[in-house]
Amino acid sequence: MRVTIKDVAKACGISAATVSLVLNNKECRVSDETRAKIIKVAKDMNYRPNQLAVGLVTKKTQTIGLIVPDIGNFHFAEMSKAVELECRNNGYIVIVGSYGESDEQAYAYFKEFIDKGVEGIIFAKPMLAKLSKEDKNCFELAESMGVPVVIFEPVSVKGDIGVVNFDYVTGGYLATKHLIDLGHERIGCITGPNNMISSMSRIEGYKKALSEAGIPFDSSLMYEGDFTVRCGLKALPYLLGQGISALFTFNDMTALGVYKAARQYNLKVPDDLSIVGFDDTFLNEILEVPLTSVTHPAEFLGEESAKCILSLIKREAYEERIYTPILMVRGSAIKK
Amino acid sequence: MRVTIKDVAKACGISAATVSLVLNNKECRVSDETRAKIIKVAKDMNYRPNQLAVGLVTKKTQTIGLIVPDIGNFHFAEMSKAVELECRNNGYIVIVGSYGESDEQAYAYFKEFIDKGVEGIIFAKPMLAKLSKEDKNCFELAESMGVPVVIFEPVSVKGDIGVVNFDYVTGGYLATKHLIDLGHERIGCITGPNNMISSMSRIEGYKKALSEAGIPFDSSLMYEGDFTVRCGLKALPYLLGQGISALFTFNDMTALGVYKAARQYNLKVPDDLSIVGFDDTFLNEILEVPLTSVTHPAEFLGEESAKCILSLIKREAYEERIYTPILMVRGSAIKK
DNA sequence: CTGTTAGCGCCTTCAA
DNA sequence: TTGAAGGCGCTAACAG
Repeated sequence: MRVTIKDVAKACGISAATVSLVLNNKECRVSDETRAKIIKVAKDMNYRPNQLAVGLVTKKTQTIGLIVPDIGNFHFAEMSKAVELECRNNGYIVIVGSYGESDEQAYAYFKEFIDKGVEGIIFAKPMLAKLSKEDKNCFELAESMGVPVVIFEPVSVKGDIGVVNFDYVTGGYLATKHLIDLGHERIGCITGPNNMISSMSRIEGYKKALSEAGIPFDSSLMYEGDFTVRCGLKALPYLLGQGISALFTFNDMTALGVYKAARQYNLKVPDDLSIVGFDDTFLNEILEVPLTSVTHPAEFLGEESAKCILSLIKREAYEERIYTPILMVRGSAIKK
Repeated sequence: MRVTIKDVAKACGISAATVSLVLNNKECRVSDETRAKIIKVAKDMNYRPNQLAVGLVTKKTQTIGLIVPDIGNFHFAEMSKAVELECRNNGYIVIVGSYGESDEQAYAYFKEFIDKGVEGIIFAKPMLAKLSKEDKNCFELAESMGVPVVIFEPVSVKGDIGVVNFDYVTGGYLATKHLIDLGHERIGCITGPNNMISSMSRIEGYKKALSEAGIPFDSSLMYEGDFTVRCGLKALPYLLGQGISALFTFNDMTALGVYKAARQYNLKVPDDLSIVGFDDTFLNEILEVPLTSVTHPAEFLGEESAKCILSLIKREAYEERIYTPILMVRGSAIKK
């Protein structure tokens, strides 16, 4: 069914070894004549090497694994697009796995992908302050198999690890400072899960901005969310009860929930409530009042992580760049 | 670095063949004693078969390929999520490729994926009335390699092809009829590319509804779009010039563009303009006026296509189900 | 009951 | 300038 190297060799009347040499551009001692012939015949016969066989012997599969919480989520979809593009441009393809809520599933993908011979793994998991057992298993496995891994937060694990860093602290700071500059003092927060590093860092930035302005931190203004629309809906009544005039939501989806809840309470954004979001997704364009938001570019992060993993694979130096977000000012936050 | 079957065999003091038999549950004649020992040792040594080697000999890679126009696009992201889930539940993993605008890139992925040993390919390409040369190449290659393919429109090609069908005609019909029932007569359309089967089918449904109501078809009410926000923005002024009172956009993104344009013209949806969309995406929840839209469930289509390809791989019967859309009535279209 | 032998398709010495 | 031989890690016949 499939044309093999032997078929080509036979058709040329020479050995498979020579065909292999030529087709892999080993600039060896092969006469131009046979070389040309081999190339022509291979093309005519439509020969392409079986990558399973190639991988088995070379240990190179030109494949990288991408493990994300949810490929259906807009942020990770965008990221995966960028990863794929960058990989393709370097001759790699990508296998994807969504682990959902389950750390075990993530570990299962690690095993499966490594067994399939991926040369590296991009692990787009929002890390918790304390790594779960399964997380550790992932890193240990990768290390023991010599497979490099790229992650997005600087957690201390052994192995061949690359980090594509994002400055969440500055992100939180910028959002908060903007609201403070507009005259707001009671600024509510709808955070992510409290043990998630990226959420903790945003809070750190929030606190920094407050303290710079001499505003005391008030923990009753913090509502622990989970980055969903729903938590925005649920958080608003509580925070209104705390007398806030402005709100910093830790992502745009949550801001969306707040918009919807505000409509229910007959509140106007931004007149009655100023809002700053985080992620700067395309949602901004859609909302009736465009959302002021902190950039968190999935595309950039995807491309960068791909570059990082490719460098690790090639054992090239990769200069760790940490992305510093900026604030996109739109109409959802105004002077108090 | 990696534990091989030989290592396990050696540790057990037996041959690799026996280890293979036991671990693959070939219910052969192996004493319970050695069987138990093998299983234990394999586990202790943390042995997992190299899937490249397995694939090379069995021709089974437990991998399927998914080729989409753009994995960053919400519809395909959702679809791919469903594909992945269904595949995972059946022991398969998925490789993804986004071909963008380029048919050649799609073909390149076909080659690469097949060389990597995928057992089947889901080709989520909106087909044109006339297949491009590259499209044909894709199908021919797959056929010649004995790889089944699943597509989403019934185009006539040879090979092991499965079709997950969607009734776009009914979709177009439902949208149009709804508007007619509300008393509208001059109903504009922002279509997809004119040579795209799924767009042509929607138009067919549109015409059918018109003719049932005795309203003559007026081609000046048709604006050829491309499923983007932008084309919605551009189309509105033209269609307003044609005196429409209602609008059927061939997807929700385009409807979004119309919303934005309407704001610019100080028109109110639905008071000044009724709109029906297509896809029924989560955008509906976000818009200030929830969009009436025809369902086109990415998740369902993804799951179904995965089931279809898995059946083809196993050479099982797959009953071709054609999905009939329904209309989700919300607030964007009202009585004239 | 178990081990030996032979590949899968390819690459890589080493010898000619 | 080329071919033969060996092996990647595994499975599947066929022998014992």
